[in-house]
Amino acid sequence: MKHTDVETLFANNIKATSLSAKQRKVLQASLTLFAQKGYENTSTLDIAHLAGVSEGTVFKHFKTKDGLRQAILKPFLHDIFPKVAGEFLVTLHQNPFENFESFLRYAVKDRMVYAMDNRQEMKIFIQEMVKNPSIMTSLTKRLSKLLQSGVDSLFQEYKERGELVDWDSMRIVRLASGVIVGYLIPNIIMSDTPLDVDKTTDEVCEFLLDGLKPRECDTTR
Amino acid sequence: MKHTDVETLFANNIKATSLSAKQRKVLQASLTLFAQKGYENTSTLDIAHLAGVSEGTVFKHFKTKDGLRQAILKPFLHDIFPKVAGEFLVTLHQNPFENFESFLRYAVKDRMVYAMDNRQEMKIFIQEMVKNPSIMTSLTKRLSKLLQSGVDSLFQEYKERGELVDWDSMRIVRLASGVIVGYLIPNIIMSDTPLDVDKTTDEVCEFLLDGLKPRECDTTR
Amino acid sequence: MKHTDVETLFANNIKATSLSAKQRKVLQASLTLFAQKGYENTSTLDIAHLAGVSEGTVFKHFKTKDGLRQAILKPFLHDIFPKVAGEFLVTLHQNPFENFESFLRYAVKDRMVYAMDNRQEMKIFIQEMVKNPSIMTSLTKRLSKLLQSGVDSLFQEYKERGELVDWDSMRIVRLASGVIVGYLIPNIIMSDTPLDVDKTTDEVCEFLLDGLKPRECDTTR
Amino acid sequence: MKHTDVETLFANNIKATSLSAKQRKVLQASLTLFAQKGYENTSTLDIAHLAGVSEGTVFKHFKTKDGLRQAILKPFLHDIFPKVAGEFLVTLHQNPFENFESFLRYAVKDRMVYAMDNRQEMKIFIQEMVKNPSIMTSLTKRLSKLLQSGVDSLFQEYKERGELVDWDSMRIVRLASGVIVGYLIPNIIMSDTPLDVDKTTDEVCEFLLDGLKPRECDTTR
DNA sequence: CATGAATGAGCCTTCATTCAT
DNA sequence: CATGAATGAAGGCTCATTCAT
Repeated sequence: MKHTDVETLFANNIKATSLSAKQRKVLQASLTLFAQKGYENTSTLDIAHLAGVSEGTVFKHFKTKDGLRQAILKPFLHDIFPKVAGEFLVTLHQNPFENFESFLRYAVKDRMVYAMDNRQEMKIFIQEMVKNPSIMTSLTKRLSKLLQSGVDSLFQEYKERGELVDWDSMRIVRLASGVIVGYLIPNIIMSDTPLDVDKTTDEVCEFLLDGLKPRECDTTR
Repeated sequence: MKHTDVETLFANNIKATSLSAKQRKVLQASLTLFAQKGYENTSTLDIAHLAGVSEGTVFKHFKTKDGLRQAILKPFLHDIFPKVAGEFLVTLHQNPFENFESFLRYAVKDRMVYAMDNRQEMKIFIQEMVKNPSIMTSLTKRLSKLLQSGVDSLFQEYKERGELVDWDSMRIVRLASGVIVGYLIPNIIMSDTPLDVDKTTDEVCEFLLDGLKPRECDTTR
Repeated sequence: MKHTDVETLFANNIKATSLSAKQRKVLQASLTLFAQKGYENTSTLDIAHLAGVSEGTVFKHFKTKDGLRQAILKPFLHDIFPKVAGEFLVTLHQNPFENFESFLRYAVKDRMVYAMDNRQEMKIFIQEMVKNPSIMTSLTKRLSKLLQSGVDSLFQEYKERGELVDWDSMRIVRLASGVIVGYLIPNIIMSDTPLDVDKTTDEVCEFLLDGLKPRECDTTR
Repeated sequence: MKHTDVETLFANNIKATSLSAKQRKVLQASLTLFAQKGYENTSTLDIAHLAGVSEGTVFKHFKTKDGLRQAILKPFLHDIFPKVAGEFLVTLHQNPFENFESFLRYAVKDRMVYAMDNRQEMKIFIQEMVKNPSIMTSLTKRLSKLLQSGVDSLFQEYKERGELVDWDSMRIVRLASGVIVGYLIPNIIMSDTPLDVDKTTDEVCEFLLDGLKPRECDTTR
């Protein structure tokens, strides 16, 4: 039931493109430094030093510094995020949740843990999105397409059972994501401070559950 | 009832430090370019060109390029944000809202408009926060302190009237902010796409109102 | 009667574009080094050292290393060569030569002296032409157009007087140039060995005079 | 009567030094690229790619990139040019020319064809000579020595028959070469434009024949 | 006080060359 | 023997910063 995390997928992706050990170290070093100091404040010499290789080696495979950035970002956008999203949907479909609450708790915690497990990569992604918003557009489109159908069928049941408000599914996803993101971003960015996942999950869910409750009860109010 | 926007405050701040016309143009150019291309991708020559001054002039007053960044960031942190927050609180206190809903609608819309009005500045701030999280810590602390008391007294009334859940005020602020931020960040970053403020306000509020409704009614459900 | 030499024109051209003293030294250093070691074997640091400036200075005005090459080549192609050609024609027109022989002697010697006076520049030009033949095409076209009319009227007299073969003027120019070039190139390239201008002029002219004699006399032979 | 061309000699020379098939491809690739882009603008990787071998292989036999250049230039200087010159002389000696004119026509055309047939190699040679004039000195000395005796005996007959001016044989060679070179260099360098060998031969010879006619007839003028 | 030429450290990148596999 | 990953020196170029005018 545990989902594959980014690092594993990353490693797979790396193996797939048959990268040498040193090149993998280069990529890892880039990941670390880009997350730590940002892309522009990381010199290729820095990367070489941290990877324990010569500067030439950095360019042997990745051609340019930007190639290095792409090598980090592209698999995220093209492989990892979609794969994780799909996996996530499958997991949700397969798990027999008693009600929307337990479903939500699981989903929220799962995504939170996932995000916190991959802070470094997330941070680079956020940095790049801030600089180059087209990445966000692209990601949003991809994920929307991917989630649309899966989420619809997933929510249908809860909506019918009267546990989930009958809004457009993507609107629900967006709102929920908003709350989670609002909670997480500070923690992702400030890579040092830890996060009490359980407590946060509680807080977020308590809030979301009511916000997403069906409006039938409105009449009683 | 209209709040002072960042630009005006910025201008005031500039006048306060008695900046010459050229220096003001330098600052303005920096603002534009930092927002557009990011701090590291903006050269001092770029700034000089856009400001219509010589390279030397850029350094005459601000000493270093970082000084320029500070000159943009510092007033935000130390003057503008607090001032705006205070002003916002005052406005909220002074306005006689019939109920929590109309209060929320006003607050949400106001902050949304404010954020969208100052996209450029916001974008720089976000960029800098992503790179240097200490800014966020600092800002969070400042705003917390500032809002704590004001928000408490503001929320007290609605809580007593049974219109607002009896959670810690800052938790409420955080959740509400999360939702707003989740909605806005994409729009801030993608400086071109416009935002339908009224529609977004409706969506956000509909959701927030239920999420923040007192839990007493739970028993009846 | 002395024609303006390349260096002077070069200096004028430099003044025209208002180059600082240091930039002029940079250009001079480039000229020397490009001629000495070739463009690709000259580093911008070499140039900076020889010019006694910092490396940054080399790029301040000329933007790129290629800009430096262009700054040397362009005036040749666009200003200096045409100007010199025109000047040369004028000189030839103004001088009252008794016969074709004295005319030829003067012209040959003049061009020889001119070429040897500007060995360095010539060498760079030759190097560049060998690498980038389009320069030659361009130069040929320019000079052809320029010389065509002038040379025609100049040769007309000698042709009528039966001192010069009645070939197409440009063919004559080409043949004469060929002989001169054949003699000179080795001397231009081997920048050390001196050239006995008078002796060479004698040799070249003796040969040319007969080669360019009218063919009427053929019958008598 | 057809002389061996450079490529054949080159191939022989290569076989002589017992080069493997791959090494031969390396040499051939170098030849092509050096001619096309010049020595300094050709990387060893370029060569490896064009030759279809690995980078290591390029260095296996030729040790350094300069070794590759030498491997191309040296045989020219030491073997090919002399051999070709000798062959040429022999050919001239063996052929029974009716008069100087038919001799000259043959010689001029032969050398022209030869040069155009080996444009690529010629181009490299010219490039290298321009950069490193010592090659020219060396070549000139070698050829002078080689041609001196052979040419003398060859010209003797025509001089005695009153068909060739009684100048120093090498002076004649030099002048004739000058004219040919003046005509050919543009065509060698601009590797695309074709050359009308017959027409050019006519033009060149018509001119040379008179230029090199004995001066006895001068008295009649 | 503004200017912009000059600086030089540092950056990204290329490339000839080596060597373990 | 061939391979190609690795090397590191060197190159072209940028840029924040200084300072004489």
